[in-house]
Amino acid sequence: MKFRTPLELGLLIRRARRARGMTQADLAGAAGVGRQWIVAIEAGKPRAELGKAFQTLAALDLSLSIHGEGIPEPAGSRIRIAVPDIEAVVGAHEDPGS
Amino acid sequence: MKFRTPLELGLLIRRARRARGMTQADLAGAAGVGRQWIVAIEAGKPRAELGKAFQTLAALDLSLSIHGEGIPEPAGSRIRIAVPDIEAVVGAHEDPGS
DNA sequence: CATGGATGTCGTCGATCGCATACATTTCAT
DNA sequence: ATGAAATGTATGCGATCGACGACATCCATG
Repeated sequence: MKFRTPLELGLLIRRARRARGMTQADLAGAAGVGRQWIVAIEAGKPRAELGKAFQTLAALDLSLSIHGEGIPEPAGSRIRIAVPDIEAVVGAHEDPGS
Repeated sequence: MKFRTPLELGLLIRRARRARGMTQADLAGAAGVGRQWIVAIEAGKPRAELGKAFQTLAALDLSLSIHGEGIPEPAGSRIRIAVPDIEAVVGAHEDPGS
């Protein structure tokens, strides 16, 4: 899932936290930050500390990747092959009867 | 390319910047931060501002993605298929003559 | 309605930020 | 070797951070 802003990061952290059934206090403890910091990051605070963000992602077992010009791809890398969205394909061929 | 720490992020930013032939001052200007901040982030400063990091990645046209439990994959997503590392395969069959 | 949990907000405090500027050092082409 | 550009470092400044504790909501449940 791509993202470009602190707010998007915050929303993703929140989704991952809830998917694990953790409260903000749980995550704060696991990441070694204050609960208030979790509130802030989930709200998209742009001036939050980078390091704590990494700690939080690690506590959620989330992994980050970056790509673009000048960023090395690992040797023996992978090709990405598009997979059709079955729902969309079926939908496009369904009877128009609503 | 995966990364998990501020230092790794810094090194990746530096590689991308150099790949574009930009100086620290160039990047600082493009990202709207002080040159000093670029020096710090490239050195892996953990307490740098999250927002400026995003600005910097945007200025370098780098994109971030996150992956893990609870993170939605886009519909019609892609399978990643391993591609053999040709060099390694050839190397494994070469004459032992060093 | 009463209770408890989860979440958001406020104020205080010491610590750190990031910018500007100036200077030191390294790198690189000539 | 020499000079200029690029990069790293030091200082001073106002501004902001994040932890902590205390409240205020909101919501589900009995």
